[in-house]
Amino acid sequence: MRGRPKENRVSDALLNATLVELAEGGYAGTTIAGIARRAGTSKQAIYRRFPDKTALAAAALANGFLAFRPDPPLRGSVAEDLRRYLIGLAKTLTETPLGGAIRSLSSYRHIPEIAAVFEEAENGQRLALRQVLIATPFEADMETRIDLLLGLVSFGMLVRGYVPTAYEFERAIHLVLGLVAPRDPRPFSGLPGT
Amino acid sequence: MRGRPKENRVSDALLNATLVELAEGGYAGTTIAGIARRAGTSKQAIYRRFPDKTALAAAALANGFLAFRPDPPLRGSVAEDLRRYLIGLAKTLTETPLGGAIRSLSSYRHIPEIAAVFEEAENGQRLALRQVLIATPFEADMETRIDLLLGLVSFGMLVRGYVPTAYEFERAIHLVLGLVAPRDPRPFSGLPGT
Amino acid sequence: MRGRPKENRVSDALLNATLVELAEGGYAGTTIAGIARRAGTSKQAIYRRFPDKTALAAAALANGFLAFRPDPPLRGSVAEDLRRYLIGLAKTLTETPLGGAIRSLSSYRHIPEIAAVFEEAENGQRLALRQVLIATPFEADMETRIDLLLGLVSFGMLVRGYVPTAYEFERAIHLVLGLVAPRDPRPFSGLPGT
Amino acid sequence: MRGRPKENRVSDALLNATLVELAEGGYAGTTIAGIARRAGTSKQAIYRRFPDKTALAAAALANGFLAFRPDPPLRGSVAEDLRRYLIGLAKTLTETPLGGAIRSLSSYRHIPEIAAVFEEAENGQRLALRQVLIATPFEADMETRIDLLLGLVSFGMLVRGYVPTAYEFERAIHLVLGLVAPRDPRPFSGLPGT
DNA sequence: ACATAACCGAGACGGTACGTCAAGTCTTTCT
DNA sequence: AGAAAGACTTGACGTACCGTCTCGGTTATGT
Repeated sequence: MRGRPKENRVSDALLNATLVELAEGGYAGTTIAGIARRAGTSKQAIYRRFPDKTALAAAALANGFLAFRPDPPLRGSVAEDLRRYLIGLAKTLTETPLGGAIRSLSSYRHIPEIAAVFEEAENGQRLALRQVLIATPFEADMETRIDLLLGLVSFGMLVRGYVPTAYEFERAIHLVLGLVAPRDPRPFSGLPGT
Repeated sequence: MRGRPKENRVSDALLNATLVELAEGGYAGTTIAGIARRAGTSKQAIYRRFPDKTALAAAALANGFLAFRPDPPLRGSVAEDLRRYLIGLAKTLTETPLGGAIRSLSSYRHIPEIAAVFEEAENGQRLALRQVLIATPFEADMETRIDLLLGLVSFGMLVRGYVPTAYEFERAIHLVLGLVAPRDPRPFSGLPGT
Repeated sequence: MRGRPKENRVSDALLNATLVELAEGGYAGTTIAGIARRAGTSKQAIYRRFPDKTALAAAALANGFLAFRPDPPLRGSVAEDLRRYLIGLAKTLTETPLGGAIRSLSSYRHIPEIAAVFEEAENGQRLALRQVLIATPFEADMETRIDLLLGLVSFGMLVRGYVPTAYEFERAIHLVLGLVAPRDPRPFSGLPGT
Repeated sequence: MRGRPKENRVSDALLNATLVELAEGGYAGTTIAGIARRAGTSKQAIYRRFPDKTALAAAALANGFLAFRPDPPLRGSVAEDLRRYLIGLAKTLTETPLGGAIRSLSSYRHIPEIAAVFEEAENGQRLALRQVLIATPFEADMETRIDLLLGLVSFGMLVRGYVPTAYEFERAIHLVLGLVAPRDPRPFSGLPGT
């Protein structure tokens, strides 16, 4: 490999700067020149690494997802493991620019590179939740339960604008795990499983 | 009121064209000139009505939300009413450009005009769901239940890329209403309701 | 039935307002809406009278030229008659908006309507000067003499930015009438009159 | 000096294209996009060099004036030197787009940038003519003589629409230099120098 | 050791979209 | 019916950003 190697200092600064700019100004409000300025480098350093703005955003997002390193499940209680996982996820989303960047990029799923990053991240979270839920005696509706829990996080972050509190997570986990008494004595008729 | 009045034909065409362009090309890919062209009018007709692109997008989104007119609850069964409401919502989101436009604009909540539209729409949906759930004997955790249901819809639409099927809705309603047996014999301790 | 005094008021106000706006802001800086505002009328009142902006400007210019009503020559002295004529012309150009309007429109001779007005005005001035100069015993080079005198006025107004003073006119008339001694003992050879 | 330097090819093409467009279509008829197209470059290349349309026009005009490089006076005869100078000037005005551009810009002297260019060009011509006329035994009325000669050129170009012929220049020079017999035996009385 | 190759910051290049403004036309209401 | 107000289409203006290219200069490897 000939020539001067790329400087990691520049590459790291670029990914971080991109995530912060995305979180602060949204995708449209983020400019290549602004990223370069914040990273203390130049546009050309960006285009030497990434083919275009979307690839840079995708890389920054993927890099940001690496910041979420959930603790392994304790296997004491499914509810407790879920609680620890979801609260850790919420903490990462609120305390790092990752949450803001996700908000900024969530509507660019029509771009394949962005979509791929989101998909991989979602798969990772599904897998982690599945590994917790697998410990329950019954695994019926597992995917629906996961959808409900991840939906709660994404709904809070993307739509309501703030991530649920620990108490809300606990109530939701209770409901999703079926730890509550039936509320409606007359379910719809003819549905499977009722 | 003196002078020539604004033509409703133009105003309506603009809002529709904007929604379609947003759904098809995303916010960044939507151009003022393109909207004018699709609406069969001119840029100036737009800027006479809306101060800028974001105001136009917000107005088009608000107009799009009016397209969802849920049937009134039948009061026969909470589960059935929820099912009808959610399926109707999903139907509107998939069969009109509203769903695409929401996807395109969901990451522009940092713009106050856009955020206000989303907030109002969400409030409307919360209210409708609350009016259904109010019929349950107990109203504990009502907001959390609503969050779970709306979260499922938004998660499906914004993150997974497709709105849940009728079957998925039914499973989720079962869980949220507590129509299932407890799955975990050991809930976390000290939480209310356990 | 008597005429329509209101209409004449509007027409006159339009021509005057146009001349003033042209003098103050130049042709490009003059707007139809601005003229209408200054004239206390509306755009439509303009377009009911003139097909477009250039026609309005041409009409205003032609109307402005009517403001120059030179005194008839006294026939006492050609030099004196020239002096009176040129000073009167200069006075009109500086004391009415005509001068400014001419400056503003002089570079629009490529528009036929404007050119026609200028041509007619120039012809009028040539004719007047010719009627003064016809009184000289010799009429050689009459057109060249007229060109020199009108050229002095137009050069002062259009290029130097101010109309010549009375003293400058007198010196120029002296030269043009040949009332000075030869300055160069060696004229070019072979030219007629040397 | 950091960064990529401006390309002279682009700068030159812009000035030339501007002059030609001005000469052909007038100032109002000249568009930035049209200039860019004719120069084979882009709007942005223009705005990187000039703050606005007037600055571009002023620069193009100043550049155009550089095209007139008069031959040095031969010092044989003042009349002959004047003739050579004026005919050379007329030749430049008719054979390059400079004349047309001057016509197009002459009415924009109210814009300081344009006025400054005209003023400097006029000063240059006054200086050249002064250096020729300085050789005459008497220098009385030198500025008036210069005004008459330059006025003839500008009158022909700006007002009459064509530059005087060589013969007309010769007659005018004769008059201005006083190489003709007095035409009016009765000058106005009491004027200085009569 | 030094030539080659790829890096670095800076900034010009051609393009495209935004938001403003004016011209000229059309439609409504008021007098 | 005409005046006033203000809508309409069209198209230029000046700004900002994107992605590419060029500049002078720096830093590693390979012969």
